[in-house]
Amino acid sequence: MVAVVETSPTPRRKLSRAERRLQLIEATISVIAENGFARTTLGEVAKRAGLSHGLANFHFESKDKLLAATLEHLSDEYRANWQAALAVAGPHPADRIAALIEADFTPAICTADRLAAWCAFWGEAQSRPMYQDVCGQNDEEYQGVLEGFCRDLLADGGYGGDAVRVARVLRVTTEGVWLDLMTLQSPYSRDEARATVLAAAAAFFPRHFGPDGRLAGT
Amino acid sequence: MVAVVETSPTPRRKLSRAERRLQLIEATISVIAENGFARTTLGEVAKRAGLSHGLANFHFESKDKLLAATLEHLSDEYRANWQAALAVAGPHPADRIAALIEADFTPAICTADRLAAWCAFWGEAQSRPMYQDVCGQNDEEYQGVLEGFCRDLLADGGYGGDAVRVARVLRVTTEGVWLDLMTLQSPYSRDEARATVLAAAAAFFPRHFGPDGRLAGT
DNA sequence: AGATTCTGATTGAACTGTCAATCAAAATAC
DNA sequence: GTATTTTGATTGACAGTTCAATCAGAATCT
Repeated sequence: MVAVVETSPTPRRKLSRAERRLQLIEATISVIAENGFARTTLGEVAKRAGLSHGLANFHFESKDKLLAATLEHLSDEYRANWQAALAVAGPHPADRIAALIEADFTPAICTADRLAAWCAFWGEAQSRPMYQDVCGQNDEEYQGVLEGFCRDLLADGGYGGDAVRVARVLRVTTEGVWLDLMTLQSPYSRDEARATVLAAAAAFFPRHFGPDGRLAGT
Repeated sequence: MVAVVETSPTPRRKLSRAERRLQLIEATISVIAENGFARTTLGEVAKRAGLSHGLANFHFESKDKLLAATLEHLSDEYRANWQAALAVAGPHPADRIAALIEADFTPAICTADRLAAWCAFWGEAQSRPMYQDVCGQNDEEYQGVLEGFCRDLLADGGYGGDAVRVARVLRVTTEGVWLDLMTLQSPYSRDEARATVLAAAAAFFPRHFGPDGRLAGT
């Protein structure tokens, strides 16, 4: 769960400032995933990190700022993930769209804890400016990049349709299947979730995407 | 905001049991929409309904049960809405799919308060059995009905594709654009949201749906 | 190297405010 | 008159925040 040390019986005071912050953020993700936003307390976060509850306020000044830092961590991590995927993807717009979809289901990103935390933040987004402050820019960047690839592929492939709406469908379908994995009584697998997004891509770009993803040789 | 009385200076004891419960539920929706789940208190709910705070516990036994009743109200209302839309829709599967999509954007259902409340409940769904207990059956019924129409239209129109995944894309696209309306920095309009879902339908069923919805004469 | 000082991370108790739940009394309906 | 609904004060628990004391490790001195 916690990505850092916290192993030996006396690991105290071993971690740097940044590592300690990260440890508390990971603990926060875990608590939010398990208890929900409304029942996330500093005490539980500290307990899960094996630290005293005063520390959270020492490192983050307030509960709100800890939550904001947690969301920022998730958002930056997400952005770094899709940008890394694009860096090794082919130049064709279909390759780049396929890379973006695939990136959303990377095991490192698409974990139960992280998905649950994302959903919890979305649920609170309406009532707190925090979400838009932290994620607004990253979200717009992602939508813009995906829109560009969709525009290219629509033109390149001679497809009809509006790039903005196509990109939006692909993005919200991903978010939607994530939500399904959290809220459904009997959720389907991560592979089925990815296949669902690819089915949408195949509907918009039938000569570049098939039921199993990117079609070769185009 | 509140759909019921609360007008004259002394409206006390005017409403029946069911009406009073509904009044408290509407106030709860309003508070959740404005403050989020984590900051929803019984005191604020009662205040918004113009009642004293002891009443919430009198009519619903506990805060949890008030929240569950609120979710149940939303879920039943949603179900009644799409079933009413189906009752007046044509028999062709494309007509029925179009009716379901249209129903999701009815002004009575697709209000800022209700959307925000739905998102808040989704955010808490992972950590409380409440959501699945209350909505699981309705959600499965909706998915099953939509799947049936998709299966019929895929066969009838000679389309390729998997009915389960097509239905899932249409459903989560609707949920996704709802979420967008809540979380985006500069959200688009309800009409644009509906057009986005219709764009997805047009991708799967190009001979039955166009950019502006259901195509006539098919 | 060993002793001393300094820094700032860490703890845990105390304080404060808030909220859900309870309940006795008042108001209202039947 | 009796039953039901409503009020508003009270209670107890709990969470966020503050803070003084502690302590580990780094830096400095001899």
